Amino acid sequence: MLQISAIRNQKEAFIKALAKRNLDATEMIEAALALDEKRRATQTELDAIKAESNSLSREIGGLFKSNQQQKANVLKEKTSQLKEASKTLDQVLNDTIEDLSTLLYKIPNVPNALVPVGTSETDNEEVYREGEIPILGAHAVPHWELAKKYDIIDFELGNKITGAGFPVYKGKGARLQRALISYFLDKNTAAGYTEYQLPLLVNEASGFGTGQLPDKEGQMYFVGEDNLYLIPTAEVPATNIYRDSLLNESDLPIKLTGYTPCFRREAGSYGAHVRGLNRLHQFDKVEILRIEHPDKSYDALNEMVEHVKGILQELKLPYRILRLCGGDLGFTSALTYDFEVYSTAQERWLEISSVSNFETFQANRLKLRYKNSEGKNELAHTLNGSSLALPRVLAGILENYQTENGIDIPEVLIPYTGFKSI
RNA sequence: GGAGAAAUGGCAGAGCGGUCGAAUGCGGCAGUCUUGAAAACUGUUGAGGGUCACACCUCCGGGGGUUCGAAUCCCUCUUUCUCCGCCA
Repeated sequence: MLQISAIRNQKEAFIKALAKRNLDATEMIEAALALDEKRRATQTELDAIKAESNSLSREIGGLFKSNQQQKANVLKEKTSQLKEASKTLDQVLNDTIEDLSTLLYKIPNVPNALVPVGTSETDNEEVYREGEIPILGAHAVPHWELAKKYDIIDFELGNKITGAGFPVYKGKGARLQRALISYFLDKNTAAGYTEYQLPLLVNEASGFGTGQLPDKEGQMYFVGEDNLYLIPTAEVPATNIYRDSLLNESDLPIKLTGYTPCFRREAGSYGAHVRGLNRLHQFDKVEILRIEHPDKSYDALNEMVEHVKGILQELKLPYRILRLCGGDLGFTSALTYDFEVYSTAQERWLEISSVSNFETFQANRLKLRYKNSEGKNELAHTLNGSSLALPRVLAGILENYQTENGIDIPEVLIPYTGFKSI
């Protein structure tokens, strides 16, 4: 969520920047500022009443000690009146704070200057492309057919056990998946990211901290019995490690990585483009996350992009990088780069990573701060990205590496799989 | 799952219902001393709101209550510890 103090200082700049999201925020911003004004006025008034009441209480204490009950009783009545007044004001204050928060939750992050103008994914700006798109023979088929042909992923079995979107990986398919996870984690730890194993269920406060709640709860599976949510991404438990914390400047940057399964309800998205591994309810992902000094977060973002590039180069997959336009940019992000791998048999690009800088947007909600060199507390910047999402990388490998007689394994993975082909 | 105990500042640990945002120790920071360091001594050291700056307000696990006044009393939730049971 945006900081009201920042909005106060540069209202026009916020409205102008948000316009890039094709959003006229004027009304919301004005309403927020009005509520902020009201909040502070109410707070001041309430403080004054409390101050008076406090000092009277102290006086009463003194009077009791010196056995002046009568005088004390007179003052008691006065404080009772003050109490009534403060109760009303307290209610007003709480309502105002709540209204303000509700409103602020609805305002998306301010896009970075680099974010291109646009309304949909077709307006995203391709900033980089690398890798040869292989020319496949007539034998080439999409990955779901390969999965069946070589008996490495069983979609029907998943239907039986759970339902659509929960595939079963077997034999070399399972091993290849595990190889990818290990390979990604090794690359990440080699780049200085500390490996974490995180809870797959989170409480309400965590869901709230990273912004899945209150608005997007429909995306998550919910365990009502214990009031817990299955994580839609490792970002949720990983970022919440640092909820409500005050770091030293020297602690920064914090770099961590974690592998987790991810669970997404994906309600309402069915059709041909969700076939096979393209869109699942449960999938594996390795995530990288950074907490940075505000001055360094964009360097960090570029570093993360370079890191993911390095992995795709090693896997020798054709990919491109998009800078998301205002219309496609996620609610909490200031700047996002999407990585897409080319699925040769499907003849389309598949998103396999999304690397974003959230600046202070998440940190503000999380109360994630650090003490700067002047001893003042400031919000840190948070960033995260996938490195990488497994199913679509797997789809890319299966399709791009298929031959007439089987599927080759990318060279860097062979030490992890223990076999050279499927 | 059952029974009991506890939750206080970076950590440890006091705290009678009334100048308690909180003793004391350790740690951190600054200074004195020292060629330098250590030791010793002195000072300083939580967060949020608010203000030009003060004042002032809030916070002793979370929420609610009693009271003129709550870290202190009551209710409730959460977490931790001990014992019993169950269990990969």
